[in-house]
Amino acid sequence: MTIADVARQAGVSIATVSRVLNTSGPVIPETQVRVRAAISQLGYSPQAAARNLASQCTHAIGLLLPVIGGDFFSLMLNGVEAEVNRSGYDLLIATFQPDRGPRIYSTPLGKHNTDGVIIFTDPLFDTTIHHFYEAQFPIVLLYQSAPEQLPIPSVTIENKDGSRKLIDHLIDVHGYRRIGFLRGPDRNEDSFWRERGYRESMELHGITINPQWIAEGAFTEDISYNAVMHWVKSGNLPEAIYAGSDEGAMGTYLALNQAGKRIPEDVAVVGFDDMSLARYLTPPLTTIKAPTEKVGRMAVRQLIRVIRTGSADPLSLLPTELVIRQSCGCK
Amino acid sequence: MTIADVARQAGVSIATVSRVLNTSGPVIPETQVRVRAAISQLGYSPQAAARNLASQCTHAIGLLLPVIGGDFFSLMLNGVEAEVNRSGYDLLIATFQPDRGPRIYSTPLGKHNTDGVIIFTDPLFDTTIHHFYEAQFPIVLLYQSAPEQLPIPSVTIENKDGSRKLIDHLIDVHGYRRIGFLRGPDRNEDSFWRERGYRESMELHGITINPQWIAEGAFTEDISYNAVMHWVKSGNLPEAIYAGSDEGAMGTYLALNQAGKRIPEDVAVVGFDDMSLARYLTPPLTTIKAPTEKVGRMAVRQLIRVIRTGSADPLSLLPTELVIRQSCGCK
DNA sequence: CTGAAAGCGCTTACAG
DNA sequence: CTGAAAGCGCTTACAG
Repeated sequence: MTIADVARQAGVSIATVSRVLNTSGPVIPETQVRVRAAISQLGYSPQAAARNLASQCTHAIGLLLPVIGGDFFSLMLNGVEAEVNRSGYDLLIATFQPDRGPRIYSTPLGKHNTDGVIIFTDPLFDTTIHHFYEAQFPIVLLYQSAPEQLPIPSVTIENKDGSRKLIDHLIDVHGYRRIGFLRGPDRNEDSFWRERGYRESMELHGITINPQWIAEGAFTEDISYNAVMHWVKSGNLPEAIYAGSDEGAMGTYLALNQAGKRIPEDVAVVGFDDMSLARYLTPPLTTIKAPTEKVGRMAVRQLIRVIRTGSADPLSLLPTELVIRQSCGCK
Repeated sequence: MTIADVARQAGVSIATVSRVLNTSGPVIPETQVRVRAAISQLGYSPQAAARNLASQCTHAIGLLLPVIGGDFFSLMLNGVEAEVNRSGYDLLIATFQPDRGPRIYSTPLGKHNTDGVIIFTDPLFDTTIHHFYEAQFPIVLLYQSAPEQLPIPSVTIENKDGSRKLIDHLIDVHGYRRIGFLRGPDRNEDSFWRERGYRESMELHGITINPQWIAEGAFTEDISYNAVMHWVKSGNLPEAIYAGSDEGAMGTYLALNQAGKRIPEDVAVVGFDDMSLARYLTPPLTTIKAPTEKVGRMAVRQLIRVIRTGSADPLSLLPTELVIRQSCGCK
């Protein structure tokens, strides 16, 4: 079942079939109708491999991921998939496996099977990014900026602005001043900007930040738990804790509960992400809603622009939103 | 940069390069070394489209999904990706869009771009399954059995056995007898077998099930909430509620909290899935841990068997595990 | 508006 | 063990 069968059935050449398939050339309506009829009669569907080989592009977009889970991930994938599909591309997915030995394909995703890839991995993997960039292979970065100022489009969220809203709320509405912050992993850009937002808000309110108020939470439950426990034991628990992420907030809840501290009466807690879990915590978590699905969609749009035109917006910064629940002291 | 460049560099024919690339024919070690050297010097990576066209297979596996989120989804995808990658295939992902108009490709995933697909959608989409089956296109079903006894491999979990463990525990350890069950969506096979397990356990313990104890929860928070609220208002709240799923348990918690009922003192609650959220609920949820990632891996293994040999295990039933926390009354 | 033909970059019998 | 050549199923100038 090939294009030749369709051509025969319709009584035209394969070139004409190809033209109606791709609307890539003039075909009089009458002929078009015959061709379409033949296609649906035969249930014909063009072979991707042959199209790709002949047209010299794969009609596919890659998504390079770390092994992760949760809503965050699903939302982003949903966004990517929807947009890729809408654009008529295929979506290829691979996780980054830095420890695999030498293979025929340097990466599971590359020029050989995709027209471009969206990269969402730790900044440690700069070599991959370089490799792609040097090969002039279209890429878009997620939640991180390009290494060494390379002109690679990047899509992320307004971390700093989100932090500002959070801390402004804690100070303006609730009057807290001793506010702790749990940092994310080293070199993580989300963490960098969230800390910036925290510092800016504090400074603008004339609060001098005590270095003791900043601790390492790594955006994980375990490490955040330890950090808060350390505050508890050393006796300088802040009035409010900005846990850096919702995961961090979970660890914070655990530690405070264990220390017999009530949230928000003894210590207020706020997070970042708005995982679906946030509203089920006791008390429900005040946090920042990140537009994760939109990030996915935007990344695809930017990548397709790069594929088609050679460039796109250097930085897409998607807005975040304050979600007030009860852990900050409201209600 | 093609196989011809490599051949020139190594001073051999392209056939020989192809042979070392695919280990598809005898090549003396000496020649192999020269070819490998040429490949890595040039940084050559074969073009998928050309390979696929020439070899008449795509080296890709498809995963057809509904638009969903959460850990469940991520875990399964992680499993699928790991196994696909390990097997040297590419992974193509698409979500099912039943309402799209007529297009050139009847499905985003099919013979044209994959060697086979894993289908994870509502049973409503039997037509797609039929379509693939009739085209002799390799498929494996996830969490559902084949329509009309078609010999299509299916991978799912031990729902019935999981339910049995849960209800046995409620009865044997805690002595509950009036146990409610929140059904999942109609035609959902997980729900079907979970209900079977519930009924079996009850019967084996000599408990006659009051029809009032069974309500529709749809595995969702909202509907489960309503169902439990209805029990509360009508005054026949069971002693324990098996919410059918963890999502259902969340709705159940909400309803009970709102009705001023304590968990587990007034009403015990158990779920199914062991979402990451389960341990953070107050009280932590007793539930069944489903081997979601393994389901993903197994599906890939079965699909590859079908692709290679034409058949695989008709049914893979992966074991589930009881996770005891406090919502059942333990501790 | 339509067709004949070259070419995309591989794989794979077939010879030797 | 190796090579020359046909062929995979499309797209795309080029003619007409």
